[in-house]
Amino acid sequence: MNTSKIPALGYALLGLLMKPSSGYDLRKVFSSTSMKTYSDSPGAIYPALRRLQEQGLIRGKVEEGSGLRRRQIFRLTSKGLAELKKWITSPITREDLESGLRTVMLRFAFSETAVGAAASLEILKSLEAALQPHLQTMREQLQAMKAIAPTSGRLALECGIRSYEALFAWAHYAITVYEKQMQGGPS
Amino acid sequence: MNTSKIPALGYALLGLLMKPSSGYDLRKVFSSTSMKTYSDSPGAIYPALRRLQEQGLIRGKVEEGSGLRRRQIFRLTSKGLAELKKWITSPITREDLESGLRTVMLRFAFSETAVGAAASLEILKSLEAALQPHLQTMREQLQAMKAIAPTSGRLALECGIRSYEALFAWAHYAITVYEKQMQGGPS
DNA sequence: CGCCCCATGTAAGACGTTACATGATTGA
DNA sequence: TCAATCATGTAACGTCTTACATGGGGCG
Repeated sequence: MNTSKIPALGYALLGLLMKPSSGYDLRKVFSSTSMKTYSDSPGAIYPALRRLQEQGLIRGKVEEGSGLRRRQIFRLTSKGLAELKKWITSPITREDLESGLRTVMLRFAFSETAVGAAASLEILKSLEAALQPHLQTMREQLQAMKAIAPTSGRLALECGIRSYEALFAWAHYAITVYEKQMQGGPS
Repeated sequence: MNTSKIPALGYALLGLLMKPSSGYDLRKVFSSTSMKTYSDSPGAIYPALRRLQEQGLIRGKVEEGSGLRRRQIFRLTSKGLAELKKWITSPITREDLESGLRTVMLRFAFSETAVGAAASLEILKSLEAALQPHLQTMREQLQAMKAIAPTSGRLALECGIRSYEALFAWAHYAITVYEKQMQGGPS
């Protein structure tokens, strides 16, 4: 009943809260770093934090100390960490690819810290496996489209294919990085 | 007052409606082709169509003919075509890149049919120009991150960089395609 | 006749956006 | 003291998701 469904922003917050932070800290991460795809507006973040707390995934504590501004620091509960791990380690489906890669990359970015390097490798291999048939269908679509569609439509599809090819190459590269790293010293 | 703000789905519908279609036809496009990023659920499409009609951008006509199922065919009004063109030809900003490329690619995909090959070329050049500084800041972020972040976080950022590099290469390629085409015969 | 696909729609709820509001603290 | 920033929130609004509902028409 509790963790019914968590939106992408919720998982982004859970991942970032592996390092305890205030709502304002989190907003700054979203607004200043490369995570601009997520909303940095207070109207999104604070309600999301409240929901996560109601689900028992995080816990906030108002910071004590005399001359300080009121500031609530949130941190993961054990239940929250478990949920984060579960999300990260769930296998990558073709829907994950079709609905854009934001979610997948978010999972990967958090994987090493939250679960471990083995989990990162697992995601990469799962991604590689899901990518191959997906690329195949896109190439077929391109062939089917070649006759009818205008140049711009065809090129747009080619762009998608190229970016998935780049993703594939990256996954390959990342796998070698991890395999080398774990061979040397898996810590 | 009228065309206050149109969400991405609305523009996707406008673009597809350059070819008159029913709501069901549009749903099939979203569910069957590579446009799976947009919702194919009736609860999204039909209200969106109604809104576009209320704004005077499209007009629906119930299909006549004896033995037919009730079927409403929508088509663009001149105002709708104008709005579509305006959207397509507006310059590409860095926010367009930061918030993902779905929108930009959608504009490009429709550009040739809606406005003309010159507009497609314009988008590509605008994209190329916006891409360069964006890539630069991403590379700087990677450098800044190298010391602190875990491998997976760094690799995730590298993935983003690589995909933007692929986009850049694609834009270059697409520009040559268009320049060759217009040189030969701009129709 | 019953089943599945066509084709359209609605209702409840969740979520994000935008805009506003509040107060405390720092620095000029 | 005045402005800017820190830090948190709330309210209205629009949109998407999910699920349900409705009926016609082809097909075995």
